[in-house]
Parts: sequence; C-alpha cells; structure tokens
Amino acid sequence: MIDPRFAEHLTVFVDVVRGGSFSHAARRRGLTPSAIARQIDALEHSVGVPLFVRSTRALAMTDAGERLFERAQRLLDDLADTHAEIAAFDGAVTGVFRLACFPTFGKRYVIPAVEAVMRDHPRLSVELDLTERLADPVLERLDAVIRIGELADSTLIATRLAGQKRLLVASPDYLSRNGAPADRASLAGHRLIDKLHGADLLGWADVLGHPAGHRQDAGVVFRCDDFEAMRGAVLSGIGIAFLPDWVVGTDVRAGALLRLTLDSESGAETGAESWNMSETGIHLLRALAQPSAKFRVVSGAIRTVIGTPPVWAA
Amino acid sequence: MIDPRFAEHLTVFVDVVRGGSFSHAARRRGLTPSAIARQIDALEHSVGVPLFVRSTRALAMTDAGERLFERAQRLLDDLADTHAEIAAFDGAVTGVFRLACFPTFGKRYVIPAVEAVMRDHPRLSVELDLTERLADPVLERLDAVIRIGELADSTLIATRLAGQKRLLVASPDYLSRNGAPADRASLAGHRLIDKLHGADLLGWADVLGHPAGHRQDAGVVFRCDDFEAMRGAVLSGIGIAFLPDWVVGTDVRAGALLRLTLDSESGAETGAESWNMSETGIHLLRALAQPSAKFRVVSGAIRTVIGTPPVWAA
DNA sequence: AAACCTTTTTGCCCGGAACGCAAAGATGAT
DNA sequence: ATCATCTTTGCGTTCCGGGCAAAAAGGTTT
Repeated sequence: MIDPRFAEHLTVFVDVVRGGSFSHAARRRGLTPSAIARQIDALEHSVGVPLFVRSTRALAMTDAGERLFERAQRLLDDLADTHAEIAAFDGAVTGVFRLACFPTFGKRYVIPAVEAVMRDHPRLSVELDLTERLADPVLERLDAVIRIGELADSTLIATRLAGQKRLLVASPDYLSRNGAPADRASLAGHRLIDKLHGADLLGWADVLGHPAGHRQDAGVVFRCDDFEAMRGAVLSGIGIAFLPDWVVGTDVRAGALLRLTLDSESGAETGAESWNMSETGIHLLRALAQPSAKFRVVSGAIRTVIGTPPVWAA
Repeated sequence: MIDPRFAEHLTVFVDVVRGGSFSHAARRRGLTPSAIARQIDALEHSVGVPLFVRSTRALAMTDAGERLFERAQRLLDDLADTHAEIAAFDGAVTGVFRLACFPTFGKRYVIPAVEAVMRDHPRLSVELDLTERLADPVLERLDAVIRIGELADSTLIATRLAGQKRLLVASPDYLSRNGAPADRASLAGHRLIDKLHGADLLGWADVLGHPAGHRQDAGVVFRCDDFEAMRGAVLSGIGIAFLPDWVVGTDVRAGALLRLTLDSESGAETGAESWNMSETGIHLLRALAQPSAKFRVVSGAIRTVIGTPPVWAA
C-alpha cells in the first residue's frame, strides 16, 4: 500500500455509501461535491478498482465497493476505538506510576502518600524504586524521581516539594555526659556519626574542613549508609550527627534531640558558616513538561504528607 | 476522532518506534527529521497525550505510546490487508506477489514458473520466501504458500498442485556394489541417507520402525537438510535415500537412479506398507476465498511447470 | 416533448499545510 | 574537551486540496 491517505479516503467513502450520494456526503461534511468526488477518485485510483458505478441519479456500488464498505466500517471503528483508548490516557489516574527516591525518604514520606493515593485511586498501581543512586527518569522510564540536594539536570522539570537543612544534633543524654561543642574546633574531640556512601550529601568533611595533618575521619565512631539507622544512633546517645532536618526535625521539636550551634560561625567566615544554614531543596523531577494526571495526584499526595510548613520544621 | 490523518500519523509513529529514532524513520522514508517530528507532534496533539519522552539521545515511549504501538501495528496491517484485498478485484496482473515454499521445491519448480509469469506480465514482481518452516499466509501477508504433505489449516483455501510419493532410491553403481535390500530388515545393513530437520517430512524412522534395542539412526551415513544435496549424494552412490518423487522422479525415469521395492510389504502389514505407497499432496494455499488474478496466473504457471501428469511421474 | 432539477465531473484559482533548510540546544562518545 | 548525532524551531517555498463555476447527464414534471 503506497497510499498514505487510505484511511482518510475510507472515511469519506463510507460517508458516501451511507449518504447514498456524493452531494449528501458533501453536505454532511461541509464540503463541496467536487471535493468528495476527488477523494473517491483518489481512492479508486489507489486501489486500482472502480468502487461506484457512476450515474448522475443513483450511485451503485461495485463488488469491490461492497466488499470495501464491509471492511471499512470495522476498520474505521477500530481506528476510532484506538484513538479513544489512547486519548483516555489523558486525565486518567490508572496504570502504573514509577517513582524513584532515596530509601529513607521514600519509607518515611512516600509510602504514606502512596497509601493515600491508592485510597482515592484504586486503579493506580505504584512502582517505588528505593535507591541511593541518581535515577534518570527518561532512561529508566520513570514517571518521577525525587532528588534531594542540588539539581543538575537541565532538561528535566523540577517541582519543589520542600526545603532541606542539615542539622547538627545530639541527644540530651550524650550532651550531659560529654558537654556541647562550643565551636568547630572542639567538634573534633567529640564522638561523631557519619554517613557511608552517598557522597552527594554533605558529610563531616564539609563541616570540619580538612585541616592539614588532621585525619578527615578523626572522631568518627559510627558510620552507616542509612539515615534512619544514623538517627537511631544519635537518639541512643552514641554521638553527634549531621543529618537532614527531614530525618531528625521532629525529634528536635519533640526534645528527643538537641540542635547544636557553633560559635565559630561568625566574622569573616561567611562562606564556611553556610554549612549549617544553607537550605537546599527536595525536588520532584519529571521528564515531561506537561505533568500527567497521575503525576499531579502523586505529587499532591507527597506534598500533603510533607505538609506546609514541613512536619519536620522547627 | 476529529483527526483525518490519524492513520497516516500512525504509520510514521510505528516507523519511529521500529527505527528507534526520528532520524532513522526520516531516512527510511526519505524525509527530514523535522517532518517526522511534526507528524508525531500532530499525533500527540490529536490524541492529547505524549507518546514519547523526548531526549536527544534516547527516545522512550510512554505507557500511552506503548499501548498505541501494540494496537497500531495490527491496525495498519488490517488497513494494508483491506487495501490488498480490494486491489485484488482488479483483473490486472501487477504489483507484487508474495509466495513461500520449501527451498528445494521453490528452486526447481517455482523459479521457472516465475520466469514464465514475468514474461507474460512484466509489471508483476515476485517475492519468494524459501523457508523450511510452515509459513502462514495471513500472518506473514503472503499471497500464497506451498505446502507439501498433509494440510492442517482449516481456514486456508487449498489448491492441489500435484501428488507426492516418497521413493526408496539408490544409484545403479551403489546397488552393484552393495546389492539391493530385499526387505525392510535388510535395509538396516545398508548405507542410508537421511533428512536433517523438517520433521514434517517422513524420515527413515517411519520406514524402519523403531525396533527395540535398535538405534534409530543405525546405518545412516549421511544427513543433510537439503533435498537437492541428498539427491546429489544418492546419485554419486553414497547410499540409499528416501526422497519425494518430485526430487528424484526424473532421475529414476532416466535410469540414473533405481527405485527399490521391499518384499516385506505384504500380508497383514497393510498399515506399515503404506510408507511407500501413500500419496500425500502438494498444495497451494491462500488466505482469500476468491483468488486474485495474480494468484490464478501464478498458480497456472506453477501447474504448467509441473505438468500433468507431473514431469517426475514414472 | 420540453423545461427543470439534481447530481457528477472538470478546469481554474487560491489558501494553507507540509516539507526542506538552517540554526540552536542537548547529550553521549571519543 | 571536542565532536557527532539527534531533536526542535523558525522561515521560506512549494504543492496539494478545496471552492467556485460551468458543463454534462439522467430523471421528473408539466
């Protein structure tokens, strides 16, 4: 078949058959009879067979026309069905929603959101990829990805979910036993809890700096790749940790942990002091410029779970 | 559906999916990538849903795209089928005729027929698919398929081209050196030539049976998947073969090969003796009930080449 | 039998759609 | 870091398709 417009011609063909005349079909479509005639001409030429026996008064179909009419109806119906089915993807909150984010964040804030979404939209299923690595929405066919910290990708569309601050925290118990560090230098003498892997997130090195001759991990007594476990370690008084507010914010507010402030952050060290003040973001990234209905629903649910201001805010 | 070009866009859509990129599809169609992009844009706009997640390097389909691709393929096939069916009403023998059959049969009997057809109908082109597997006319969009042996398909229309018998043959040279087998049992001591693959055709197992403790391939010294090569092997005196009459019939008549008959085929073994007597058929199968002009021409040409009775008949 | 009406066809013209071209933005590879 | 490939977008041009009008054809009415 070398006729790109075969289907298009087919629609006017069935119109003509149904209407019983070129003129009728023309009126029905808001065209002139000549336009119809040309379409039928093109169709007949493409197929190499006359479809109508032309007479000015009554138009009769040939065998080929008869057969074509039978098949064309089903064909066009199928075409319309398909179009409708695909169009139904718009606005529908069904199918599967694929999302990737860090394990800790996912477990604490995404799972409740998923639960809420599913209650409202039973026909939506969710695939949650809990991974430390930076997932790519387009390469991995993800509907959305949660990024915490700076965002580099340019083509991706980011929606800000909340801010993020890093907090220096310890348990009252630990502080009563070891005292609170007054400045950055005195931190080195304390028992520190650090993050394993996930270099994208700030670690102690960014707080302490890298003094020459000073082991970078001096004082670090516990190291773990799981934020939740780190939180548990701080809560049980193992030491001082530097954790995102969405991990320990509620503990600070509840008094289970105390936030520490260091005196050293004054004077000319405006740049260095930012380690404890700078607020990076938590973003929901997507590949498509126009968010799908699924996306909006999930995005809204996560926002609701996080709250405004965030449940972890002081 | 208010998109007259839906089907047209669909064709480029599947082209893009199959090709894996806009550029590939553009080259394949002799267009520029921009033209393709616009068509896809139009399709996405018409359907109201993004079909691809655009990234310069890899293009991924959305769920909607995935689903559309599934349906579009069948849809376009049906469209092409319809077009072809209606075009078949034209008595003119033009366009392309697609035929599938076994390699050996095709090379020996179809090629000459094709040559004859083309002499009479220069505007007809032929696609001949030489394959051992059983091709399906409707699935593979073939105008006809040649089946040798029993035919199982019910919906397909079969036209008998000729009968087929299996002949037990050897060269005079071989027989003078090794003697002729008197009965089935003595066959086991001979040098046998067997068919590789193509289990649909009878093999030695059907002749010898499977006596307990007797290796099924005992005595088989040459095995090949090509009838023509097997014929060559028998002609050069390698051993005894069990080949269709359309392969070795002319050799037998010319005296280059001798047909063997076994004494054992008497008495109560009427069922078993049929191995050498039963005549199955060679059929031309088509999907459409009403044969097209092309079909009739090709069918006639193949019949002519085969002759009545077949050129290979004793 | 003639006039009339409806329908189809054809020639001509025009408007718009689609394509090519080129440049820009982006991303993976060398 | 440079290169190459791929997609997108703006602009210009070309060609297709539709409208209009006239003509041809066949049926109906007077």
